[in-house]
Amino acid sequence: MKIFMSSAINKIDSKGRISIPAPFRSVLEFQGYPGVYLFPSFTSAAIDGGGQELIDEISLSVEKMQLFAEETDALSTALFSDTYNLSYDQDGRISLPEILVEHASLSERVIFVGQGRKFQMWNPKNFEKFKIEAKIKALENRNLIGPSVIKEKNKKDLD
Amino acid sequence: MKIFMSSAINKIDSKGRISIPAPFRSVLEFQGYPGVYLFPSFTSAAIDGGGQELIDEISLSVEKMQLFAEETDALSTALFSDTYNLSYDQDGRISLPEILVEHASLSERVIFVGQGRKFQMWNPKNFEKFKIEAKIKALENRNLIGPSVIKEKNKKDLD
DNA sequence: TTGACTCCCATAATATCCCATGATAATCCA
DNA sequence: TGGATTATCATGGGATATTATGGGAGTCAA
Repeated sequence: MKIFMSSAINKIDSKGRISIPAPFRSVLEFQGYPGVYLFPSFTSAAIDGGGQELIDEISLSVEKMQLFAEETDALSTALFSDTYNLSYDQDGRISLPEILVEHASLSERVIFVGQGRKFQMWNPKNFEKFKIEAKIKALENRNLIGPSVIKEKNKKDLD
Repeated sequence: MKIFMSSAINKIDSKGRISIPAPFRSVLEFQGYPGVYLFPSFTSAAIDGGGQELIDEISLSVEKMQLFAEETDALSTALFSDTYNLSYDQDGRISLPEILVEHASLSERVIFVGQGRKFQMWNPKNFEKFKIEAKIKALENRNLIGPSVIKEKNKKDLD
């Protein structure tokens, strides 16, 4: 299983294009096709991204729902109306839809953050704040993860 | 698996024509033919649209219900009497039946909204309200969706 | 003829393709 | 091992293709 990991900062150029980091591209292509699915994060000022597997997982949960029900329309609108399927060019670049740029308050520099099955794109400035809080939460919840994942010694690093 | 996603605003021109967004056309053509099925939404002031697969799914579910003849007639009438099969021209445009325009209160600008198996066409003014509520509902129903899309709240927050 | 519709072309804006460059990382070989 | 060569990558920019949309001309029916 290939997953998204590590971080990288790339730039949006004057035409609105940005390179997907090469290691992420290799995960995406492993999932079947040279493109990416992007949508606004439900909980953060960030863009969520993933490949075919992520979208299949989402589609599957909606397909089980009734076709003509108000809740189905609402849920599938929330999930799909701002989701973009962008295939990147041979240089690995996509051009970001304006609505996603706004949602994540992106300017020139964008940080790609691997999160396993998906990744996120942040304004680096906002991500720094988020990262500090995330580490604190991770420590508080480390018992939910495998015991050997986050060790006591890391706590010292944050002090 | 190709599905309808993203949103796009297009205009109805002076002749009553409107372009189907190119990404939607590519889904429709993938399903077999360069045309679209449109019918009034059961629950909203919007037009529901889809391709061959959507119509097949609807027909199939009617057949499976094994209703009495009168009930089948009633249901089929409700489902299909206002359904239009429109093939678009080489520029990807259709002209909308008046009854659908009225049902969705369309004027010049129309927003196409991807919803996975189908899409909807809205007056952008009306859609904004619907979308905001849809996102709220989605958060309330986050347990229905794949875990990597809408995250569980932290355990602490639930206490 | 009139109105509704279709086919075709024009155009402007945008997105994509393709090549070039510089930087960094990986490889190779004496 | 260390220095040179080669790959890979992000990014800039010109050329080309796609897209939405306006409008002219032709077709058909009433």
